[in-house]
Amino acid sequence: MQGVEGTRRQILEATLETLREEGFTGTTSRAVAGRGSFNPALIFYYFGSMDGVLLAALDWTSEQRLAAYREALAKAASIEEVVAETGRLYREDRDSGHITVISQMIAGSIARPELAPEMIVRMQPWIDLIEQVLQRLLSGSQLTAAIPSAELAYAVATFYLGANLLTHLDPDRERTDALFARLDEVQPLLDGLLGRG
Amino acid sequence: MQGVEGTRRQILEATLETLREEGFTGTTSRAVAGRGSFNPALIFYYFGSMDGVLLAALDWTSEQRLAAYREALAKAASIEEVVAETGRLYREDRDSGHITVISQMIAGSIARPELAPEMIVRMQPWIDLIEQVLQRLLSGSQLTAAIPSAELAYAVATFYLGANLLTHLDPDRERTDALFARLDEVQPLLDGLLGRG
Amino acid sequence: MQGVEGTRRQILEATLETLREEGFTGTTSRAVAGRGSFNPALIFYYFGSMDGVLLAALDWTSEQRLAAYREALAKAASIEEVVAETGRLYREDRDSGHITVISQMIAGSIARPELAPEMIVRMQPWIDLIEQVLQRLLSGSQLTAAIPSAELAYAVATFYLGANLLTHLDPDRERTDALFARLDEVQPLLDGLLGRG
Amino acid sequence: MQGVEGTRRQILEATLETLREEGFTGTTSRAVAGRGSFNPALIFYYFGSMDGVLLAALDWTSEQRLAAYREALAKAASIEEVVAETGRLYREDRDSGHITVISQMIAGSIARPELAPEMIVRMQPWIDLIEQVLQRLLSGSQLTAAIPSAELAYAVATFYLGANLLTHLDPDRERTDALFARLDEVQPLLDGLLGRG
DNA sequence: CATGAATGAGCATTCATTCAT
DNA sequence: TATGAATGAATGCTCATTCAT
Repeated sequence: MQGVEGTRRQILEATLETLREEGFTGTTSRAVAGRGSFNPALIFYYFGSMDGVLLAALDWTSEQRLAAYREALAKAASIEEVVAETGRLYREDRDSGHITVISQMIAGSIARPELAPEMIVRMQPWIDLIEQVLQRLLSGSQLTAAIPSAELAYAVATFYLGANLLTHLDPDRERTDALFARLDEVQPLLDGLLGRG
Repeated sequence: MQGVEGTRRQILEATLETLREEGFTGTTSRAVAGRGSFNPALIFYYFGSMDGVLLAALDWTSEQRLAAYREALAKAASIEEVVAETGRLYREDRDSGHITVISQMIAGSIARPELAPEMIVRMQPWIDLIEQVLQRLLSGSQLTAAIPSAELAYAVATFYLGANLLTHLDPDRERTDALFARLDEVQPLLDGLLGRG
Repeated sequence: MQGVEGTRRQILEATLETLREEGFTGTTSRAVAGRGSFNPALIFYYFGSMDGVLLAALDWTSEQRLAAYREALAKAASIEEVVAETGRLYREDRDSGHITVISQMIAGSIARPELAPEMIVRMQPWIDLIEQVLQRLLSGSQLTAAIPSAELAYAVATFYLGANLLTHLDPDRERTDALFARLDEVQPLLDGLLGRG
Repeated sequence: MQGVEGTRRQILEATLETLREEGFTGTTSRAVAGRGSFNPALIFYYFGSMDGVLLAALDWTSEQRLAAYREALAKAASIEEVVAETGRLYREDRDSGHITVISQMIAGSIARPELAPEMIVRMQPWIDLIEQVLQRLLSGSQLTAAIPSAELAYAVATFYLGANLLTHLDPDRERTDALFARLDEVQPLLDGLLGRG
């Protein structure tokens, strides 16, 4: 009715929607198919297995988001700008439900060990991006002397992951939001830390 | 055949073991019972439901670990000591599999929303402990001026949670371990940050 | 703690209470034991099986009720008196929950064929009582000429059974109650039928 | 392998058969599937739940029987004919096991309260049919003056239900059969009652 | 390309009952 | 006489997946 690409896309969209609204365990083939109004068997026809669609759906959104982050951060020169831009993108992600998708996939991957290696592979480009930004920002600071940027990038990703999951565990979002809001006040400290005071 | 406590304990141990080796989704009543060589119905006899055992098992290990952390940190006066002690305890947790248990429960709680509030409640004592230590350490520093200790404690817990999960996603533990190892080198920076340079 | 009879009785009371409030399927050994605050195993110790207590409990109340009906009906000479007395006793039964117990046991016996023969045996004394009353009332009427009193008694019991179950199926009790209320207005007709007009 | 209707029908038939031969409590998904030699999951695929099949099966037979009764009674003009026709149909129902199915469902509905309202709804068309026949028969009689036909219809249904259940409690069918047989002899009395003597 | 039907394995949970003490 | 512990067998139901068409 719509050509292959149309159907694939329809399935991916339904998968993401289900992930967002029903969570990882609620994302059964029937739930996805019901949401997208197609036959459950189609999922297997196109993606082979549930793990298959789940990862394909994650890839699909992630690529789009990664491109957006790359573009926004390429322009950001100062810490202020980076903080501002990531804040903006993060809010987009949170409001669109992209964050939920990630949390659910991460959580699901831990619960179902088969998915874990796939998730690690998919995290790497993000860590690389973080590292690039950090390198640009920190060149010549005390911090970089103490910690290799790759490690620092990993630390940032680690923190982000924790915040992400906590957001989904704790209905009281204020605490996590407060963390992000606090970044502004921390900046002077960071500046000191970066040897620019 | 055995005292009450014996059986309860046996069930809790089998639950933890299964959580460690099969992951959250693999921890079914049959899997636990098989591992502990007892009848699946016993789980329900003693703990009412799978959620029941899961939380009871988590409580059981967590209480022991919390006590250990409390004791070790009570004695630690300087940042160096705190870092050294937490490093030691963390390695214990990692090697004993306690970390796996936590990751699995956190991940599972995101997948099964009923567990989420229970997990949040169980996190609080840890955040409180972190806050106490931070207060002791940071009194009079620039950092405390900028960020309330409660918030900082939450941030630390957030980071820890991220690290915890990442450890289980990534079989290459080196990266997470490196993070902890790096704390030593970061200390001078921290000292500066804390206004003790 | 209370002697055999005390315990037996306690079990029977708890069984009836459970039957009344949880229905036949809700009357599990644990439910009964919980209600009576004793150990489920006691039920089997005293009554051998669940079917055992169920029937014993039914016998226990039924004997009491049968005696009450016998006494009240022995005195009733006219149709009016019989109708009045049975109406009174019926209301007692309904309000005390005795009717619920019977319905539940009947329904349970149909659903679980093993109980059926036991129930039939237990119905006979009631049918006999009805027959006695009918004989006293109908001697010399047209009705008795047409129908043997035993058969008529069976018909009355049949109707009663239907009304009883319907009461428990239909939350709208008005319809069944209306049936009983109507008996008054039917009496003149009955009188005609009985050849006393 | 077979058309949709074929399988649905197969399931319904197996359900009725099980209801007839094993009783309500014996009608488990596995028992039905075993009898029909299909996979238990199919029951849920087609009917969603056990309650679902049970009611669907009841509807299936009931519709057929209701049509048969309607047709036969439409033609019956006199009391004699009505009695003759219902007697014939009743014997059909009894021999085909349709009566068993009804008893089991009624009994089961008392044990499982969720089914009760569904059963009440399903009784109404029968009561309506009875009322129509009664109205046709009794117009202008003393009885109708005393009792509204709706109430009388309910009374008839009540009696029928009791007879139905008793048939299944009591393996000695003679007594219930005798009741029906006796209708012939009662007719003159009824005629008198109806003011046609 | 798409579907409805079908399946097998699995899951949490419940229950009557037994038994050692 | 009474109990707590333990068990085996069932039960309704769900799910990913396959397959013939």
